[in-house]
Amino acid sequence: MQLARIPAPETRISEILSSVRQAFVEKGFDGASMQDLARSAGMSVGNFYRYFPSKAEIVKALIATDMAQMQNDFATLLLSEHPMQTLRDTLPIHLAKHQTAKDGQLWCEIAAAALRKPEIGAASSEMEQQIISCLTQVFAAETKLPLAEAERRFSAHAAFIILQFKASTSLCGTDNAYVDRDHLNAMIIRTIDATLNEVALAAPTPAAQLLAQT
Amino acid sequence: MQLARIPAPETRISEILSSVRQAFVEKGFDGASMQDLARSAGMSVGNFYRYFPSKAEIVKALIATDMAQMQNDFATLLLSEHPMQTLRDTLPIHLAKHQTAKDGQLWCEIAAAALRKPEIGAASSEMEQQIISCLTQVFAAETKLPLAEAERRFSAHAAFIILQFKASTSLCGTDNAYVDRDHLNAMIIRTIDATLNEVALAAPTPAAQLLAQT
DNA sequence: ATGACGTGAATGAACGTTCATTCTCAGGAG
DNA sequence: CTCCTGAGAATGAACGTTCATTCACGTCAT
Repeated sequence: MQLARIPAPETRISEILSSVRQAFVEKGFDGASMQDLARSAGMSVGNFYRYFPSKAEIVKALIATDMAQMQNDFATLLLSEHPMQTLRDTLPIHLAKHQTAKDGQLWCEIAAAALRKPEIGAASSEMEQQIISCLTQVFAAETKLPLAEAERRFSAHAAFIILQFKASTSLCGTDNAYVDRDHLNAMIIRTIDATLNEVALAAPTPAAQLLAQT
Repeated sequence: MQLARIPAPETRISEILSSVRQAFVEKGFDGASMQDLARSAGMSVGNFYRYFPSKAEIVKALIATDMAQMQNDFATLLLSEHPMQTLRDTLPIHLAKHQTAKDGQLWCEIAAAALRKPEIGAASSEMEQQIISCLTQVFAAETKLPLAEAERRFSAHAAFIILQFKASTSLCGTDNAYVDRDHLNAMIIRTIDATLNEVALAAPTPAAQLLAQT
């Protein structure tokens, strides 16, 4: 393995993916042609096939990248000292990132594709499942409940929070003056906060919970 | 205008639109070919062009139909005796309709297209604006506030409710066992209800509001 | 005969993909 | 230093297919 001269192919591929993103944003997964993608990446059509075996694989790779990024963002929570507080604090930041025209548009596209292509749908629900898992771990740590119990009681809360995240993408392109985007964002954050409060308040009754079980 | 024999062209067109819907759901706006659409409508490709001048026009007509239907659903509220209560009662029904694979998929597709094609984006935000208008009228009636005042204070609430509606579409295709769809639906409805409560409770202080203004 | 309804093959453009070819450049031979 | 070599990077024309759209041609009630 002699390297040094040429950038690692892995790096190259992620370079290409980020170049190509804009083309997909502008024309959609189906609407963007290989020539569009090649032009975006600043290379010839033929050379593209040295890095990706087909157009579908480019789409899959791009989606996988974005999903991994999002999973990573949530997984980072678990490493912080006070995960629940960090979650509350960083929420607006993550939400804002999710709402840039670039990201929001692409997540809408992914959502639509997930309902149509089974493989993308599977990847998507796997990602959701992993984020739910991260969040329930945070909830378990916060409430001091055993993980299984937290999972049973709070996985719906986690899913609901993800839902609010998804909803926020629809705000990305709207520049209409009718709705105040900041105000709506505040309402989303308030809703998520209320959901987190519900989790936090559910903690003090583990004994009652055990009784109710029998 | 001699009719009677042949079904009114308007009727015919809406027949075609509903036949064609499935094809768009399965392959997306860009993915579905004219041949797919013709087969779905049970007619030849050429004949299609007697009813729609281009593929883009079919898409626009279909979207317009769906948007009109949704606007109509909300506008009906205003005709009922107790609009606010009717809104609360019929919410789960509308939400469920919005979540059938057929409708939900298409709304996702529309959301993505709205961010890409300016004309669809414009139609979409016009629809939202009209629904917001309907809802604020309901809120004005409920709170007995003047319309302008209700608009100023509650249009964000209305927009937030629409946002929750949109969010619910992402539940349409997920058949995974990880998240309990009914539970999530209940949380959405609860969130909307809380928003409506906030509106209802905001009523009794019109004088204080006026004071705060000065 | 007329004119609306309906067909499906024809058309040229554009698509995803392939491939013969050219370019680039490190490094060994003279 | 100069030239040669070979392998990977990159090219863009060409391929077969599919696309949206058009067109020449039937069918039937009036």
